[in-house]
Amino acid sequence: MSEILRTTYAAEIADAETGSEVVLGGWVSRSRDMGGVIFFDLRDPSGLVQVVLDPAELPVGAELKMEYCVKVTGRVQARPEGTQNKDLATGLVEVNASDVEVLSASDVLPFMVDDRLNVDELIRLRYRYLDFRRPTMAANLKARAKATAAMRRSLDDMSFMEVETPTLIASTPEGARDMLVPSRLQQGSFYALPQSPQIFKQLLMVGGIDRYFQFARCYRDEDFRSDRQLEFTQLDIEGSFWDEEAVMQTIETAVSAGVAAVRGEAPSLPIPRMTWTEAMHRFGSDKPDLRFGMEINDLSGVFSETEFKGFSGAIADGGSVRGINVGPRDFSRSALDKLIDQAKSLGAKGLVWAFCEEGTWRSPVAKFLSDGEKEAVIAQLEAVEGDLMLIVAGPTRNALEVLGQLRVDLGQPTGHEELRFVWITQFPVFDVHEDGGLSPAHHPFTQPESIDQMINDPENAFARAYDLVLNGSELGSGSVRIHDPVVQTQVFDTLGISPEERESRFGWFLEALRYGTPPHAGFAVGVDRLLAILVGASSIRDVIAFPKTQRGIDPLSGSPSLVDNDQMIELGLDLRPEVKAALAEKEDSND
RNA sequence: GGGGGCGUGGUGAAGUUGGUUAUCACGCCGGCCUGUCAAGCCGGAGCCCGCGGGUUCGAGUCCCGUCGUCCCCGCCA
Repeated sequence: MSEILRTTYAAEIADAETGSEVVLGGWVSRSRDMGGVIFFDLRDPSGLVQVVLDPAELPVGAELKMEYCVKVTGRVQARPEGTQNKDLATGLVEVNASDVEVLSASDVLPFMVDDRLNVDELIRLRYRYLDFRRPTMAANLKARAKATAAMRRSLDDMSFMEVETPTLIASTPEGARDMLVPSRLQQGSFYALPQSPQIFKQLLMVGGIDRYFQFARCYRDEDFRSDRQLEFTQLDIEGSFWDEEAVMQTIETAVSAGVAAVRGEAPSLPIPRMTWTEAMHRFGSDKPDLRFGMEINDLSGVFSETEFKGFSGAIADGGSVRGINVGPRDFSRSALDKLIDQAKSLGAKGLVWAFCEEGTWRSPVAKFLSDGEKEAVIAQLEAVEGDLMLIVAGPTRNALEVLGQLRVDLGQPTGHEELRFVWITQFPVFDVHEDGGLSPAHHPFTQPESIDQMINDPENAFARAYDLVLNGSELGSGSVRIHDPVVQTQVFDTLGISPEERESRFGWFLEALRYGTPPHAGFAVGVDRLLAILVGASSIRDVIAFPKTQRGIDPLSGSPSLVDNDQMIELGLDLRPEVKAALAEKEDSND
C-alpha cells in the first residue's frame, strides 16, 4: 500500500497532462454502473472529476456507494469524442482508474449531499459534517476564511497589532443580557462572557498599544434572529490619536480587502456618508437600504391648510405628514387593509393609501382633500399613472419609522450582487424612552459632540458615533471614545448612575482614564453579517460552521446540557425548585 | 413575552368539500446493461401522517393543547 494518499486534486485534472498517473482522495458523489464499465464522480475539496473503472479493477467485495471515502490511482485521459460534459469543469477529461481503494464506507445518508436539493435546516445542523460536503457550505466557509485572512493582512499592513482579550470577564448589567459562567474557585461568583472587548481595548489604548485589532468572539444572551446568534464574531479595532476620519478610512481599507477576497472586486471607495438625521428623514431608518429609492417625502407643506382632520390634527400637534411612492403596484383591497394593520401595529394612527389615476387620487380619503392638495402630492412624490402612494400622519419620528418599515417591506432590492455601503454618522447620544428616561444610543463610552449640549439638552445631543451599513443591514458601529475621566463621569451622571454604582462598576476603568489616556476611537465589524451578505446567504447560520437553533440548541452536540450533580456541588450551585419540578415533569413525559 | 408559517416513508414534496389497501420523485435493497454523467430498464422494502386530547359512523384533512423548527415584534447599551 502506497504511503501517498493523494497527489492531485480533482479540479487539477482539467489541466493535468494526459497519461500522467495521479492519486486522488475523496468521496463517491454519484456512481453509474453500466455493467461492463463503471463511472463515478469523485468529489474532493476542489470539485468533481469523473473516474472510469473496469469492474475487474474493483477489489472483490468492494462497493462504490454514495459518500464512500476512496483513494483512486489512475491515469488522466481525454474523454472520447462525444462524451465530454460541458457542465463539468473537468468535463473534457477523466481518470482511468487502475486501482480504487475504499478507505472508509458510509452508512446510508440522512440526506443527499447535493446542492440542488433542499434539506431541512435542522437535519443539516444535526449532520453538519455532511452539510460541509455540499459545495455551497464549503464555499461559504472558504469565503469566510479568505475574507478574514485578507482583513487580517490588511490590518497587519497598516501596522495594527492583534491582541487577545479575556473571554471570562466581570458582568456589567448594562445593555444586553450577559452569558454567565459560574466560578468554582470563587463559589457564588460568575464570569460573564464579553458582549464586546470594549473596555479592554480602551485599556490597551491607555497602555499605548496604539493600533489594536482582534477577531473577537462576542456573546449576547438575547433572542435569536436570522442575523443574531448567542455567539458571533466581530472584527474589533481601536486606535489612539485618532478621530472618526482615521477610523472610517481604516475600516474602509480592511473591509474592502475582505470584500475583494470574496467577490474578486473591491467596493468603490470612499464609502458615502449620511448623517443619522438625514437617514431617518429620507429612509425612516438608521440602516437604510440604498439599493432602491422609494424615499420618504415631507408632505406637511401641502397640507398646511387642509380640511382633512387626519392630517391637520397631526400637524397641529407638532407632527407632520409623510409619504412614499411605492411605484406601480396592483394591491387588492385586502392587501391594502393588511398594510394599514401593519402600520397600526407599528404605532401609526392610520395609513392613507392612494393610487395615482388620471392625474388625481383613487383613495378612500380622496373626497376629503382638495384637487390642489391631491395634485401637489402627486407632483412631490413624482407619481405617475398606476403608482401607489402611502401616507402617514402623526408624530414625525413615528411617521418616519412606520414608512421606513413599509419601505423595506415593499421595496424590491436588486439582490445581493449589488453592494451598497453607507456610513451613518452623528447618532443621538441618548435614546429617549416614553417615560422620559435616557439610555445611551451607542454605549456610554461614546464622546458627545458637545458636553454642554449633552448636559443641558440631552434629548437633542449628538454623538461622535457612526455605523457602517450594507444593503440595509447594520454591519457594525463605532465611536470616538471619551478619554477624559471627568467627561466620562458626567455621562454616567446624565444616565442616572449613582456615584456609588459608578465607582463599584466602573471605578477601575475611570481610574485608568486618569493616567494620561490618549484620545482614541474605534469600531467593530460584524463578520458573520458581512459574510452572509457577501455570499448571498439569508442567515448568518450559513456562514457559521456550527450555529445554534432559535432556542439556543446545537442539534449536533446537544448543547446546552444538564450537568452532573457533582459538578453543581463543586460550583456551589443548585437549581431553583420550580426548575427542578419542570425538569422532572419533562423527564416523566419522556418515559 | 407576543404574532405568523411549517411539521406526511431516509430526504424533498402531493394529498381536492373529512370517506375504502396514503401518492410521487430521489435515496435504499435485488437484478440487467461497456460511455454514462441528477444514467436507463425490471422487481422490491419502507410512512398509519410530530405528540396528546376532542368533534365525527369515519380525520393526514376540522377543533384545542403541546413539542420542534423557521420568520418577525419585543429584546439586542
